[in-house]
Amino acid sequence: MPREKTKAALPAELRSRDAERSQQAILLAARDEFAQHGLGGARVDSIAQRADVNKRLIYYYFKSKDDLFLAVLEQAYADIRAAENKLNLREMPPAQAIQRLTQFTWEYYIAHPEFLTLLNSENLHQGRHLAMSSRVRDTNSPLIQTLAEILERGRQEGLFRGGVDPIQLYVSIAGMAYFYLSNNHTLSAIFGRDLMTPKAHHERLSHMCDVILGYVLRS
Amino acid sequence: MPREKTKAALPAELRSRDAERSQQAILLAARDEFAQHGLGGARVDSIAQRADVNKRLIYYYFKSKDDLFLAVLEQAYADIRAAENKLNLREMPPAQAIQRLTQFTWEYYIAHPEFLTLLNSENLHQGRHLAMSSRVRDTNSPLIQTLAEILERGRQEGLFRGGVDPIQLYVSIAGMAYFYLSNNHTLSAIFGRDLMTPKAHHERLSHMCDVILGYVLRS
Amino acid sequence: MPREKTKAALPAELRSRDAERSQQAILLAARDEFAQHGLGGARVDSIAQRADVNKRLIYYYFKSKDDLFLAVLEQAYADIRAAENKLNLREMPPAQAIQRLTQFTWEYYIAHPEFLTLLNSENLHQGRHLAMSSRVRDTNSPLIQTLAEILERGRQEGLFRGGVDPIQLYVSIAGMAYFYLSNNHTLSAIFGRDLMTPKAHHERLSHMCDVILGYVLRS
Amino acid sequence: MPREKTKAALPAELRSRDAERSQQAILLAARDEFAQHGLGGARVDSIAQRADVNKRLIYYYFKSKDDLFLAVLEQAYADIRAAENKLNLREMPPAQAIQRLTQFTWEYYIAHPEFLTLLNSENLHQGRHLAMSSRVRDTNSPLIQTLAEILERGRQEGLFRGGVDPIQLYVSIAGMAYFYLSNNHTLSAIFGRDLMTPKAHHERLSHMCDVILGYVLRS
DNA sequence: TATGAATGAGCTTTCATTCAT
DNA sequence: CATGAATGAAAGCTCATTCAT
Repeated sequence: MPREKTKAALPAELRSRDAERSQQAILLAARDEFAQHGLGGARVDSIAQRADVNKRLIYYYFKSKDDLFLAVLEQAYADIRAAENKLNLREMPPAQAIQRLTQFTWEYYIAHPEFLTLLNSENLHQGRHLAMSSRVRDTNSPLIQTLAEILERGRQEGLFRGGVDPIQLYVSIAGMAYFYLSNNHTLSAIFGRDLMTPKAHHERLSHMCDVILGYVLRS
Repeated sequence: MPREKTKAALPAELRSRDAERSQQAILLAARDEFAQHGLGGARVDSIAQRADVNKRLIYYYFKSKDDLFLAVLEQAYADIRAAENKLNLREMPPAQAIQRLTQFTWEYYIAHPEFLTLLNSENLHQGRHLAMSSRVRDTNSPLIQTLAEILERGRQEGLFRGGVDPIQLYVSIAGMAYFYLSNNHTLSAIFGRDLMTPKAHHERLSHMCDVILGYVLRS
Repeated sequence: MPREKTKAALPAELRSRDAERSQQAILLAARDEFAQHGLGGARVDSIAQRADVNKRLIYYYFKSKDDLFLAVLEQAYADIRAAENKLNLREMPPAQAIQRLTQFTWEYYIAHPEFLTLLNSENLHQGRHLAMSSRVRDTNSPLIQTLAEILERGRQEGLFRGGVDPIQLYVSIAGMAYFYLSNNHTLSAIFGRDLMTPKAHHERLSHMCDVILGYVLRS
Repeated sequence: MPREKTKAALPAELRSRDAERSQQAILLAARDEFAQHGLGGARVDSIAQRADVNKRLIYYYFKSKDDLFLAVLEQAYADIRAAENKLNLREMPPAQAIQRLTQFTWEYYIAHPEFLTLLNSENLHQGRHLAMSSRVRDTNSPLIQTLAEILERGRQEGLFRGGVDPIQLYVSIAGMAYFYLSNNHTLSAIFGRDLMTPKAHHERLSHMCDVILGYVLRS
């Protein structure tokens, strides 16, 4: 009896999950394809092959390549925000919280290079897709809110300097990590130094912490 | 004799000036097209139209779209290096030199958004083009060399902390500026704040100087 | 017992009424879709949406898009023939009957623009569908028969000229109305005159009556 | 020496005519394809094959399928207007001119069935293409102008009735011919009579002349 | 009777690139 | 130095239709 028939024998509630499974498969395949080739360079055929679904199904669930890209982008943001939420920064002493956020950002970017490439693509397209997404806008305030609280707490405890804009700080942390990793190819070419060895990674994180803490800590 | 032939009859030095002019026009048009749409999204037809030359001519001077992209990229790097050289950082007091470099980087990125997009594209393509260019690799050591000297001078004067890696520092300065500007579309969407007003620009530069100087200066 | 199953438990005559309702809904939706976009341009998806039924149901009741088109066409012919039958032309004086038929044809075409478009489509496809329908062929002789009788009656009364072919006459009446209305878009574009105002409509009908009666009436 | 090279040996002014030749070939092929299958049913591949050119070339010269359709339509109108102009109706006695126009219209439609199908398609699409063409609008007034003069001349000579709108008359002539020919498939199916025999054609023209002249001639 | 999931074939269109002079 | 004509390959997307329950 052929293995493929098993699916047909599953009870309805399992069968009906096929739809979701297909959608998930498409989403994951698309994420990888977009990450590797950017929005323009990605091929819908390729995504279909990766996801092992009929190409037509992609258009059945997602209306177009652009809509699919947006879905991937939204998922990527949802993922990183979820990971950030698990950090429980509020429950840490201020300095440790800042360091933890820095380290987390660095390590998340390393573990999820596709996130960087997706951002890269989206910015090449001037944030066209994200601008149409309400889902993303909503999930981001919490982090900035948390960061603001930490900064305020640190200030009250006499540890941190005052007047630090949490958005500026977050952008600086992200920027130092993002630029190093996202532009590692051009930087490597220019400086003739391999930036992606474990040692180099460790040095970068160390430098970032020095810079960020050197800034927020009262001197 | 038909009027159109006149041009061919011009002395060689004038004709070759035409040639150079065409090449320059193509290069500029390509820069703008690549900056607006990225490598993948750029259209050779569009470049020809912008440069007001026949499409075939592009292939005559530059071998392919990729080669053209590399030429544009090399030019962009040459431009920024030339501008950096004009700063005469060596002749400034250390702290001022660091601040000047930070300010310059910020302002150059703002004045040359195409540089960011070009870098963006090149990194999306994993530095494929730059890897083939010897021209770029050579022009960058001087800046890092200068930065190293400044840091050393500052340390000797007792102003700066020791052990600062000039490459790390440069990457941090560039990263803080690059991320803010290159990702301004996504950041704006996420934070619901217009990052491109003059006031916002001024605040960002101010923040960057605080962070960078807060780091290098001995506390 | 789940609530959704209730429908299945209904007595047969109620269930089948649902079935008929679905079929009718499909037929009406298809008529509108075909009228608006022609056979080739009509979308089965669109029909399903208009009819608010599952697309699969369309294939359940009608075998294919073409079969559905034929069903719509047959219905359209049945409708106009039924309306013609209600005219009771036989009971009118000959000249009045001819005028009434002219007026009716004109007004029916105006009230049922979809009929024109359906004919249009069918003829673009060389009458392929109608050729397979016995139902249509049968319902048309009566009108021509009636028209023949009227013409003969008029001739006997000394009012009408002799030798008028009822089919030729009917085709002329229909043609004068059909061309004006069906081609109104191109005619409007060409003549730069809006042919669809009430005034224009009235003038056209008046012209048609003049032509037709001017022809049949003995001079 | 291979035959294909001959083309390359032609002088430039002949070579350069290739472009026009290709465009003409595409136009003719498109006319036939559109006539046979309508706008929606026509296949660009098929047109390329008929014209014996690369499909890409179609998009090189005409921007899109729709633009190509418009070009075909404009050509078709230009052709019939040119033929009408050759009739020299102005130089005939009024009654003969009307009869000649009727006969010409009938015979032109028979000789150019593609004209009818093109009109048919365009009207199915609500005159969308023609509405964008200034070229067509301009070429049509002359005919109506001529017709108006003929009617006026006939009236002054005491032959024709007064108050005849030339546009109405033209639409009636065209309509009687168009409907019979364009809808011959459905009419044949309905009446069970072959309308396309030479005898039937002759009878139809005879009937049309009777109707039209019966209308314009003073009784 | 009714339906959500899935598909193969084929469509129009795009694009970097070459031909031929 | 310069160009108009031409193309092969492949892209995104559409559509009528069937599968499996």
